[in-house]
Amino acid sequence: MPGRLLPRLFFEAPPEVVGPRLLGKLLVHRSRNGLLAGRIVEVEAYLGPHNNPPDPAAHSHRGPTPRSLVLFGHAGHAYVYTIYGRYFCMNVSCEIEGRAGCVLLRALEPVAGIDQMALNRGVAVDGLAPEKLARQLTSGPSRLCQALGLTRVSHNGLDLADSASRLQVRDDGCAVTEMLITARIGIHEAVDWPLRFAMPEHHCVSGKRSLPGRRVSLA
DNA sequence: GTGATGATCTTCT
DNA sequence: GAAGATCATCACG
Repeated sequence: MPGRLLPRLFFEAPPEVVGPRLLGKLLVHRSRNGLLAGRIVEVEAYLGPHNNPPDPAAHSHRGPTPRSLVLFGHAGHAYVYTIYGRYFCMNVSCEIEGRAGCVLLRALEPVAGIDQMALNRGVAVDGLAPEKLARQLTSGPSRLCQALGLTRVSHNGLDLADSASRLQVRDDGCAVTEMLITARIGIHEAVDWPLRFAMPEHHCVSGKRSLPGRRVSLA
């Protein structure tokens, strides 16, 4: 297994703090078809209802429901839900127990198990330049779930900070020195809140290249 | 390259 | 009953 497991404490902070921290870390899935891993290059923060003002775009914003219950539990758990009836999105829960908040994983750079990811995505490897292939595989919240084989039934609620877990977030020492902050993508409320964090110019980052944002160095 | 469209079904009101 | 943290595809320039 690459890198070291991140402790629970890493996740017990507000999403706008955990989001930038997650850039450069590895999402690792020990799947039936082998080890699948990707480096996190783009995330979005969704704030809990305790926040002032509350985040109207967050699934937790009207309090716990059967779907969003995971978000109110311990930090460092996977929140995987179905979107538009046909895709999945994966989040990492944040904040201490009783408080909601999460970080949506929007894009990865494939690191291990690329051939299996291509199979999972139904993408032909032949004739594609490496960067093009990587983008096809894991550039987008539902694409990365498909590539890593993540589903709501199998993965929602898994503890990412448990050494026995099939799904973990790990740190292999990759240092991110700069990030791009922009508004979040695909939402219709709080459309201009600066809660999307990405590695600048990374080829796997999803969405338009031309979103207005600001570059910030991480010291 | 950009922009529009439809697929499809879970979740909450 | 309506909306949705998306994606692939197609038209157009």
